Amino acid sequence: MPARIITSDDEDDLMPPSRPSTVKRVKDEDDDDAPVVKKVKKESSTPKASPKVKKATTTTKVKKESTTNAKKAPVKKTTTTTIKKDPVKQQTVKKTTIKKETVGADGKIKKEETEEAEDVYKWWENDNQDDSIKWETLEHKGVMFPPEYEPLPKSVLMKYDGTPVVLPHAAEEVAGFFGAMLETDHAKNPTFQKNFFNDFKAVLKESGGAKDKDGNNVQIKAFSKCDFSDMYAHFEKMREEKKAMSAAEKKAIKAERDKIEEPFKVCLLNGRKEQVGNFRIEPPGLFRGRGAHPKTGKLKRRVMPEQITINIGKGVPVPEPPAGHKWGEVRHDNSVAWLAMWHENINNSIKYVLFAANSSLKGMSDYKKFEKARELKKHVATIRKDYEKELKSEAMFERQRATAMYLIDVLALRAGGEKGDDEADTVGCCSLRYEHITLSPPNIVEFDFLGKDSIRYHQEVEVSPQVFKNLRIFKKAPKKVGDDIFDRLDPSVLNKHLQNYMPGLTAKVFRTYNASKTMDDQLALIPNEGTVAEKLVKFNAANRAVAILCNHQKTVSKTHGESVGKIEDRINEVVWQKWRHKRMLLDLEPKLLKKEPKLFEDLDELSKEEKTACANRLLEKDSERWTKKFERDNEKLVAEKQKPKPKSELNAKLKDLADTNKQYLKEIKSNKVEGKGTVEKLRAQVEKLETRVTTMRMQLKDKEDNSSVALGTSKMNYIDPRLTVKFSKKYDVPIEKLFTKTLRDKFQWAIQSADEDWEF
DNA sequence: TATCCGACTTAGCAATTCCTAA
DNA sequence: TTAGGAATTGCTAAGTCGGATA
Repeated sequence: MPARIITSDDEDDLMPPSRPSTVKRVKDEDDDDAPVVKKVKKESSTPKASPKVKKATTTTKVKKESTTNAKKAPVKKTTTTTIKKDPVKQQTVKKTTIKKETVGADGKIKKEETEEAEDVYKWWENDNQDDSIKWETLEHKGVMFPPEYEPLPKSVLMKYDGTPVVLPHAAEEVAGFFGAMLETDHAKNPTFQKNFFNDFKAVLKESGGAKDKDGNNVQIKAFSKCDFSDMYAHFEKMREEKKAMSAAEKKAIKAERDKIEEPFKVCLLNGRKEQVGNFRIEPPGLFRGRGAHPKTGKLKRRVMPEQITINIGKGVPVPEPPAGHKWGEVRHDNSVAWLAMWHENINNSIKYVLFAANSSLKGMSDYKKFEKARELKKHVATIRKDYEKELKSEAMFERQRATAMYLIDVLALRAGGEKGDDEADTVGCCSLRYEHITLSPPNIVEFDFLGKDSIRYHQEVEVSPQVFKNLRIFKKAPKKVGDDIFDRLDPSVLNKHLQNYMPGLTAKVFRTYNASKTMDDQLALIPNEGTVAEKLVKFNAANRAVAILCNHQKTVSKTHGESVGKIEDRINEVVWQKWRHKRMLLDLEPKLLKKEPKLFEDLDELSKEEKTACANRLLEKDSERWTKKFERDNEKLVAEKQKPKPKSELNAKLKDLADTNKQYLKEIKSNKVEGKGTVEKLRAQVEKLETRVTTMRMQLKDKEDNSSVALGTSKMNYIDPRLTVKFSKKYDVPIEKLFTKTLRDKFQWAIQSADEDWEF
């Protein structure tokens, strides 16, 4: 098809392009009085159709600084270092033993001796550029298989149409997979049920079919007649039992497990010990596809050694397959970084056993990824200039390419490859369809689509007039629902174009670059002052700006609404106390109402019903507390062979509480509270209560804002870790507060190589 | 040129562990 | 001391992208 030429008719309302950095996001209809903000700030609304409640906003959750940590602070370290030569690379490695003395919370000195940093290979101090060869020598112990299926107790049976049925072990295992998930959303999803049931029936047929207690065949025909509740109850019971085990028992089990796993955890890469990531073969189960995945619920079959390809160095012992089995294949391919692989049966995709995140190979590729993003800094101005120009190109293809570039650069959209009918319908930039964008003149674009993992991307964005105009052209009839917006474009075309600017440049680099750049800009705004806790809050706010840019979300926890409700109750209780104090003030000095009307304008903040609820909650809570205390005290007295306190003592206290409650209810009804103390004291108390309400409301907002934003993904994959290390050093915030243990291991290279002067 | 496949990164949810407040 | 909620880790699904294949 020849490139479509854009006619002058299309150009009638051409306007000068605006810089991408001036693109603004606008808010959803539910809070349209909020300020319009720049690029990093965006809102996503609660989807009505989706079962998940997702929301993204921009405030910070205040994390309280731990005081016990401060007590632990004095640490005495003794470090012994032995230097030896690495046999393969002649690289100097250090074996460091760190002896630590820490003062615990109990005031006792604890001695720990950890062999941190054993055989540290500082690959980042070498210039190791070759990517095509991943290793010289590789030794490992293979993979760990999940345990064999253990049949359920004979008493635990699935019921069909009310009759308990005996299933062959293979079928019972599959039924059990479903039974264990009975109370999850998956098990309630019709597609999941249908796929599970088809595969279950197939296994049942293969393995001999279901029988009743007399050995007669039972035809399993309808899912709706299957009852897995006994199985579910059985698994619940097992879980409870496991939970109820003593700490010693749990520890013993863990120790045994660790012992079995130990050989698989590490391997020798070029003679150095490195950690293996997922050495466990995935156990069989039901495929938990995300979103509306057509295959969700299908049986993921047990992986046999015969399906597994082992990749290992030449001339080293090949790990033994389980007794009676053979490996599918043994390879010696040093151009790849996997130790084992197999094809899974759901999508026939390949699963790999790879190195752990803290390994040198993963570290190097991470390092290269961020260096590539930094390299983009040098080219981004040219690229932007070019696509701004091409937004007005006469060639349809170029215009589409430029528009897509704009969206990838400004909104941090993913490339968006084609997907098949046997996958969930999700899109990225190049695969956006007609129905995913709505245009509102003069230049507001509403994006509403499901992205990776079926996470909803819902934004109203103010784009440059030229981009708006282009999108309108790309949506022009005969285009209709279901058609691609960028019909001339796909990621490979786009990426090929990007290679012209810089080798290795692809759409995904823009996400890394813009995420790190945003973080860098946000961190630069933080003043170097305040406590560690305050600086942490600001760091997290910067992190959140990045997470929002990348649309990283998490499902709102099931208990979120409940815990918000509890906080709201507590806020109301403080507001009610504030009301009482103000009423007392008026009781002592009625003229204040006229003199300081502002002070009393919030007197009706709570309705009578709300105040009554507060008073009653207080009564309930106090009664419960006193009753519990009474019981506990008496138990103690009995244990000490003393006479317990008489019940009348408790009853007297409960009566006191009830009387106070009556008094409160009277106050609420009459709108009058008897003044006690002095006006000055009351004023001070009111002020204190005001600040408390403000703080609590702020914390609540933080909780709400954070409830659906996932900070971890950007910290782990998009923000150059050297930015975090730089922040740590410059602002004197311990790195332990910014990176978890796992991230510190993963980003060892950054921690050791960046300082406060490092620049992204 | 389109499609598929292989290799690897990115991602959210589930399970486990840790911490805090009562 | 313990329960419950937050933080962290583990698991594996779902992307990107380059190169092979049809």
